[in-house]
Amino acid sequence: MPQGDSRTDSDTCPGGRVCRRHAAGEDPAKRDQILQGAMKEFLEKGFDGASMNEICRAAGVSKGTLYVYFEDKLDLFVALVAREREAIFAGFDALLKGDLPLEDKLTRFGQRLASTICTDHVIQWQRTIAGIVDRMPELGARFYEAAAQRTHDDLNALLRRERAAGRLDVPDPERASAQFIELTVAGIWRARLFGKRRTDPEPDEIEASVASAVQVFMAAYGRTSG
Amino acid sequence: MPQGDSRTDSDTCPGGRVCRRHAAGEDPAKRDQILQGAMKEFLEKGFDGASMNEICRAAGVSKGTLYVYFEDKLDLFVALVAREREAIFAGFDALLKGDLPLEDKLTRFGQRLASTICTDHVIQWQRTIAGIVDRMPELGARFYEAAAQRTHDDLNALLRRERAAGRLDVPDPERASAQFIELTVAGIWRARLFGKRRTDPEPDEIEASVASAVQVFMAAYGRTSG
Amino acid sequence: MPQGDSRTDSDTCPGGRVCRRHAAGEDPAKRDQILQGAMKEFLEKGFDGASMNEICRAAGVSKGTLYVYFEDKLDLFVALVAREREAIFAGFDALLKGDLPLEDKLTRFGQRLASTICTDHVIQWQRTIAGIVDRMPELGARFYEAAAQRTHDDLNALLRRERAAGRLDVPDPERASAQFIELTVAGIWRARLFGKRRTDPEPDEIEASVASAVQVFMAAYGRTSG
Amino acid sequence: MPQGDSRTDSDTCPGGRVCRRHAAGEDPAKRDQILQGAMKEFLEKGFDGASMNEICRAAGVSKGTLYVYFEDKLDLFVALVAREREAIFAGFDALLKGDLPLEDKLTRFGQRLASTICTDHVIQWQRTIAGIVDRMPELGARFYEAAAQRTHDDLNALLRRERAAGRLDVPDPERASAQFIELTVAGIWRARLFGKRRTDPEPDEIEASVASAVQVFMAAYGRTSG
DNA sequence: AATGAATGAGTGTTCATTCAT
DNA sequence: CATGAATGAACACTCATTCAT
Repeated sequence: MPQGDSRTDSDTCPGGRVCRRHAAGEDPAKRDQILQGAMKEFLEKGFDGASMNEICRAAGVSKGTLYVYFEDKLDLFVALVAREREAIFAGFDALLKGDLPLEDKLTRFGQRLASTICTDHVIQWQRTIAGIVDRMPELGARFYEAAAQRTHDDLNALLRRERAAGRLDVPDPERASAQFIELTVAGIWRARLFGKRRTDPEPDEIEASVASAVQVFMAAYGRTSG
Repeated sequence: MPQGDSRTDSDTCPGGRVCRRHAAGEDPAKRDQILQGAMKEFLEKGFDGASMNEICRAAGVSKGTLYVYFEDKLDLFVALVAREREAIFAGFDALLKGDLPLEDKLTRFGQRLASTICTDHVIQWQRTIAGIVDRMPELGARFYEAAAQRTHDDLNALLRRERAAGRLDVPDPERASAQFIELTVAGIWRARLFGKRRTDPEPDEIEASVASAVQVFMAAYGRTSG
Repeated sequence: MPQGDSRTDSDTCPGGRVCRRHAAGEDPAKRDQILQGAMKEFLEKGFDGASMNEICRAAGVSKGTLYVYFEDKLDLFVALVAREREAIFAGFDALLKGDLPLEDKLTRFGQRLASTICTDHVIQWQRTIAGIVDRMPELGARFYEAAAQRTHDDLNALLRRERAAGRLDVPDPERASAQFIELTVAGIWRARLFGKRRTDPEPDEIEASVASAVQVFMAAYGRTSG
Repeated sequence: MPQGDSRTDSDTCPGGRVCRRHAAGEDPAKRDQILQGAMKEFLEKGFDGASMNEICRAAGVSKGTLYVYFEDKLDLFVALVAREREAIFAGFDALLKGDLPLEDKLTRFGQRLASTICTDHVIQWQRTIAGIVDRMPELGARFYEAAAQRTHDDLNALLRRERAAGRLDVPDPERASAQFIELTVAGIWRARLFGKRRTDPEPDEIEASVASAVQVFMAAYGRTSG
């Protein structure tokens, strides 16, 4: 079984040293500057292909400085993934709340989700993460969870509520959530991931795809069609 | 713009040299042996992480021998991807032919597809390819196409036939094909890709997932529900 | 047609990067130390025969350090040749100036020239350069020029002056300069170059050879003999 | 002191094996074919830069075959140099014989010599040999001797005869021979060797250079000028 | 705290040479 | 006798990391 580096099991430095090391009075702005430079390099070249030298250059920092803020290449990568993971999937929670009719909620949520995960930047992250999962399974899993917990799970909860309210006839909300998510990007996301399509989808296309997803979903699980 | 190495644009050696170089009387068994060793290494470590030394060791071949059969690391990788791409997606064409009722066809096809692309081996390939797409876009695109052309396209044709026969009410067969495919692995494949789930799904799970996919699909596009 | 690497066309790094890269605060002493080690290796083995590993060992520097100071093997070689070229032929300019009678000037100049270019060290350089001229024609030409411009040309000017003063009857000073130079090392230099003679010529021999050269030259071009 | 491989001390295989090995019934035509291919490669790349693979390709022979005819790279090189050495300097002996007046003899000889050793092909050989002399001193010495013995020595003998006949006033015929030879290519050969001039000299130039050489020589050593 | 010169093990690749066919 | 696949040591060069300043 492939065994990822133990450090990937945690976003913090080994032994919880985060506190000690980073409390020492380091400059969070410089830290961000380094992460920014590292992102460019990691996204373009992948974990193995990225060069610490290049990261220093891109970040405008010296080698020594970089190694003050991050233990090693892996530590830097893990920190970067943690930061981006949160940034990308921030704000999804709110989308399924409020008073709108179910179909509107689904549409709003689906559009935001689809457009987000098909963005060049996010696609690059997904490729980068996928490429390293074999050796850092935890890191990939947490990346996935960050998305799932803010989409799949929220959606799941919504569906249960709608079922309870008698507005949906959905035997397995868990599965239905997953199905809806896949439907929103059907035919787009996978082509993007594998480079078959190299540009961000136009808003029209997202809209059409999500509209169809909602239609299919409601045809399958809507109460009136039962 | 990402610029793939030109060699990734073609599975053959540059200038069609394949014939001259590989017809020379090289041992196809040894070639396979090398590819086998290379596969282990590339799948575990990715393109950049893989070491030619390690590949030689894994294949039980000397460095010099390897370089008789393959020009360089990239050539080896491209050849390997080409081989696997064909091997993985062989035989999908037949699944949508024959006299079975539509739902049975979809089920048979969906089960084969879902179980194939969620297999550990295929998942590893997808991760490896995804990880290198940024620098070898053509290679990723061709990998995607190999799958698409044997699944999506075949399915697409089937749906058109069914629509023509009045048995389906599908406004956009293209999209519907993609939707069905995503439905079959909803909630499974993506979790597998990102390492959230580390074992092959049980046949039951595949069956249930595909059954639900067929149900949703027919609910959305079946004639009786129109 | 032989095609020299473009870098050999210039002593500086490509794009005049010399300044940026080498001004960065690198240690000139270490640079010299590397050049010293490289010289030993290049002179003994030639450009192709020299090993960067061996150069590092000889210079007492690590591989990485060497590659901080020099881009690659060629860059190192070119820099070394440039340095030596200047060092070997420094100070020749002065020898033909002053108030001495022509024959004394020729003698002084001839002795210095002959003893210089028959020295083991210079002979080794000439062999090394000659051996690589086919692939780096510019480098050889510049090495030759460094010698020519400081010997041939200066001598040429002197002869013109002497002719103008009516003290020489030399129809083609250009040719006469070349002839005098060849006469000073006649029978010695070529034998040294090809290893027929393996030790530096004794001062007596140089003196005799130059004396004869002056005699022949004056017999041919001196006014009294006209 | 650099010590050349002992094999360079002799043109024959070590231990005089030449006879046994080459008597075995090998094809002299194939041997020549190999030497021809090897020449191209050695002249272009030098001894170290030359690749046995490339030589095989250029010669149209397999590796195995090559190693039947020649022990190793060095053996091949030595044999090649021996062959060329003889070929280049063949026929010089005759040039100083016959009834012509001295100056005509010198001119005829000088022209043939000058045009020969300034030829592209011979210049390439001289460079190649010079480049390897440090590690194979014997080989260089023999190359030099082949030229010297057929030029310098013959000329030397002629000068002695002429002196004896009272037609020359040459105190040191040995030196005078060397001087004449250098005079014939003054300003040309060295520039060719170091790549300062990249094309064969025109016949006019050779003629003028030799004419001047004869003039200078006769002015210095001719009886009438005594 | 910050630098960037220094390290040496590591990389992918080529080599002269051997030997089973 | 001829072949060219096979070898593995050597090649030029890069890397993540350290540490004197």
